Amino acid sequence: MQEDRRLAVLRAIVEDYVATEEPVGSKSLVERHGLGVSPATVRNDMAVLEDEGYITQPHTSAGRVPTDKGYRLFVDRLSTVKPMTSAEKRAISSFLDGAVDLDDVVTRSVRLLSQLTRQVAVVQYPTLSRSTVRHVELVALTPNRLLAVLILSTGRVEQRLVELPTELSEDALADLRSQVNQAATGQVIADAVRRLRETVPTTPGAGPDRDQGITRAVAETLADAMEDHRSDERIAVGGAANLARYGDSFDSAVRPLLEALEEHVVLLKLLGEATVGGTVTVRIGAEGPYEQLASTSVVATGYGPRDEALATLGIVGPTRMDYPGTMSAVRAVARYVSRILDEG
Amino acid sequence: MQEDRRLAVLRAIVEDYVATEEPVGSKSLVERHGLGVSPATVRNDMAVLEDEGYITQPHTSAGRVPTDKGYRLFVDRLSTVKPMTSAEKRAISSFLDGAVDLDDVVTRSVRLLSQLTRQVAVVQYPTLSRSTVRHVELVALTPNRLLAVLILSTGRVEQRLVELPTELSEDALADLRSQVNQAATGQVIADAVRRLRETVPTTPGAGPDRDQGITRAVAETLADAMEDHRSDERIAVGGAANLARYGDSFDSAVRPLLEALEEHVVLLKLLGEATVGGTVTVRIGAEGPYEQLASTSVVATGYGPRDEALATLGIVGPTRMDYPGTMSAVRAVARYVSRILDEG
DNA sequence: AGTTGGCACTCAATCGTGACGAGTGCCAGA
DNA sequence: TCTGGCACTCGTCACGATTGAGTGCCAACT
Repeated sequence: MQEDRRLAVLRAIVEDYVATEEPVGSKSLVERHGLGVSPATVRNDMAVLEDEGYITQPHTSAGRVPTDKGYRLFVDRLSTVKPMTSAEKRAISSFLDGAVDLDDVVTRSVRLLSQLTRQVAVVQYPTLSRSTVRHVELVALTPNRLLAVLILSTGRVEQRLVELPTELSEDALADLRSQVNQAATGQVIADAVRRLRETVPTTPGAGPDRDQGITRAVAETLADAMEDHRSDERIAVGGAANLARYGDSFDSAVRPLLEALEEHVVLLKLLGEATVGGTVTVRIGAEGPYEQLASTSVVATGYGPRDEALATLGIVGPTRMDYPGTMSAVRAVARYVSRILDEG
Repeated sequence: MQEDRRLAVLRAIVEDYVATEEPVGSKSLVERHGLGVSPATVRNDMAVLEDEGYITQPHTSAGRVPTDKGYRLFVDRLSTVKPMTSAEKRAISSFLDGAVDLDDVVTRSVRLLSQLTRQVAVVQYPTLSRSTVRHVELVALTPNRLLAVLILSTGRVEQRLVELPTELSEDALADLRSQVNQAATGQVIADAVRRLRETVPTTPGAGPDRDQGITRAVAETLADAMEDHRSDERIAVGGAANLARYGDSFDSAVRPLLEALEEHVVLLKLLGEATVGGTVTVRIGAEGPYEQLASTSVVATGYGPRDEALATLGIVGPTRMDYPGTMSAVRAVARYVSRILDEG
């Protein structure tokens, strides 16, 4: 089938272009890859591929370059998974195994991922939304200032100061502590928030009015902390030095990207929805939501314990990138991080 | 005095070069600045300045460019402080006033500083070393797992997990808690560490041996957390997008800088020792410790409550930068941040 | 129908050339 | 000590010729 050959040609073009960064012509193609046909034939195939929008030429009398659509086809149907070598696997696990806490896991992942892919790596901290409350601790700093510490199943710790309208006794604090923990501990965030808010009015005459005011203040603060979207936006970025390899197209590509890397909201949108179970999402060039990032691609996947996608990690790089290698690196890191979270 | 004029010429050269990014010639100099002499005279002065190593020409028949030594002289003796406008002051305080906690203060400072200076901003988190312990809280997660939460005067919170050799009762926990707080609360870190370590052996038969083991474990963990140098290295970086303005000399300058920005140890060394009391440190080009950053300068100063320099903040940029403006921006931000820490 | 070799054509990149001009250094004179 | 003048340097720009990789198309071949 000539259809098969055309696809083989497309694959060859993508691979060559990614490797050399230069438009690839018919002649060098047949030389490098062992397609058993003449350059002329390849040229015909190229013409068809160009008609169909998979490749394009920067200018007449130049070689061909894959379009976004071409990369898309390549990723979806032509690329073969490039499994990690066992050396790489060992490197990954030894790199991540030393992590002591959640922060450390995330920091190491970002570094590892950027080194493996030689791209800019982005790792989102595990979302609150699906995690559960492990414990709530209330600490009296002064008689009318309280520190509320929220410990989640992911190992994340959030703390908030609560200014109390009136002073609070040790006993009342102990009461409050157990009350709040009874409502929240073990619950999924969403439920904990609901139960905390319900707790307040139903507290049956547990004390004078002022105590109810305190309970309300504490419950509100905790619920706030849980819902706080700022927390969802926490993100670690690494490997920005890899941007220096962008060679050509600098201002057009790197500047917006550098800006995006500091806007965590933008980054989150870029990473997109977390996918589970080894599925890696690839967003190529203009498929993404930002015009200025039309020449960058995102390779991402979800991760989390027990195949719950708590958060997303991935890389951002030029559309011209080694998709198979990148995808397998992203998948591998996500898998190992998930495993670690499982154990922790 | 012709000496005075020569310095005026140097100042003019620096100012023009910073503004235009282009080597400045004798003619355009006399036009732009009102030195009342002819180009020829300026040329003579330039020749002297060049002999003395303050300026240099990229090639024959090009204008002059300041050398590191020239910038140094400019910064030390020629630049006049450029006071912040009251609008800028208002902007700074309104930008920082909304901060809710230490993290927020640092994050905002970094952003503010990078916007004010249009350079890459770096803010070190307040060091533990001079801050005091506000409170220690111990939370039993399970009967033999303890979460130790350390609250410092700067508002910083550190937490550690302690695995206990044996189970611990509620009462024993309360004992331990008050014991630890008695030793540490209100103390400067260094003292707290010492007193914690002393506490252990002198506890007089307070319980069976195993309780002593627990006390020791907890005290050690806390002392570790306090001493942990990882904490000293926390740093926030912002405004990396400003690197895109580097125009020329890209690979030579930006790449190493991007790398440095991810190596927080390197960054800390770059920022250098914290200076107090409105003194801003300027390190120009090759004066710094890293060869690869020979064309970048650092403008930094210490900050902290009550003129204690708890940490350093500053900016990193090309040697060709607006030193007066940058220095006053750095100083102003440091001052405001210090004030906020004072209040908090 | 599909493949191949041949051939004319296109066009970016490279190189050399010459004019231009900003800027310098130096010197003689004020 | 300053200034005007002048010759000189050298990077930059514009122009043109050359090169060569690569294409598209057509006629011939299988």
